[in-house]
Amino acid sequence: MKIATWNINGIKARLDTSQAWLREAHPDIVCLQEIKSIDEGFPREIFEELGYNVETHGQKGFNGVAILSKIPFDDVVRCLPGDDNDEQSRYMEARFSTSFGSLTVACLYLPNGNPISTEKFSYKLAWMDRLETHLIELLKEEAPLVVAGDFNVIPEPEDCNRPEAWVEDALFQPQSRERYRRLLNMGFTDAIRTGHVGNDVYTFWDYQAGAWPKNNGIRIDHMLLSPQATDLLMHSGIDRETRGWEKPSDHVPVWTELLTSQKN
DNA sequence: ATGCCTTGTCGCACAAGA
Repeated sequence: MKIATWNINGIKARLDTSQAWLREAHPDIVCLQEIKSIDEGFPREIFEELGYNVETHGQKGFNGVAILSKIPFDDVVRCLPGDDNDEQSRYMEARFSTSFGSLTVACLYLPNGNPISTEKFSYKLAWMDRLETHLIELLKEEAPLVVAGDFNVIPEPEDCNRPEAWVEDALFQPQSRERYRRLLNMGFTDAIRTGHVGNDVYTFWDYQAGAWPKNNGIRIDHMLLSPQATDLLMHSGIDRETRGWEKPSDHVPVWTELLTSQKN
């Protein structure tokens, strides 16, 4: 079973690109971030025609997440617990029945947090604290769980081309990295890092200043696997070639493949 | 480099992204 995550930076601007990628990559479950659309405006038909069930958690203009799945949804939750006043659409989770039992997939768009001198950064850190609290609960189920999305965290210096350029940035602050590292220490596996070493493993290249041709990238889109999901991990990958397509997102798809039994 | 692109917005410039 192939599970993917992709910050598409606007679903309406990515109709052709997203369909082309789905036809090529044929993932079973896809987490999308920054759909920048309300639920009613999401073009669900084009994905249904490709064989996907569609669940969205949108917002006007900014943010917004969605999950596409060839497997039927058993259940969908559209909020990250811990702050009833948070009105930003950045999190949803879904449950599926698979050949290896129940599977939970969380789709998140973690706050950017810049500039770090503002409340945007404290919101990011508080959001990460809420995420940790919630994931502690989900881990107690001791079942396959995939937490996928745009984390807006550069975990280590090797996860960016020019670390010195990011020292003042919210994505690379010690507080952000510490919170991400805490998730790993809870038992999650960074699916991409298990199969890809070195300092040329990126998922985002800025539209500005020729970041793509210069390969001035960063790795901020991650897939965290619970121990039970890690037991099923076969491959993981980054579809970086999509960054060179027509009308690209500034992020590229990241995916992982989990072992399913023969009967399916 | 408070710049550089790209997207969405009740557009005719601006906010937000990373």
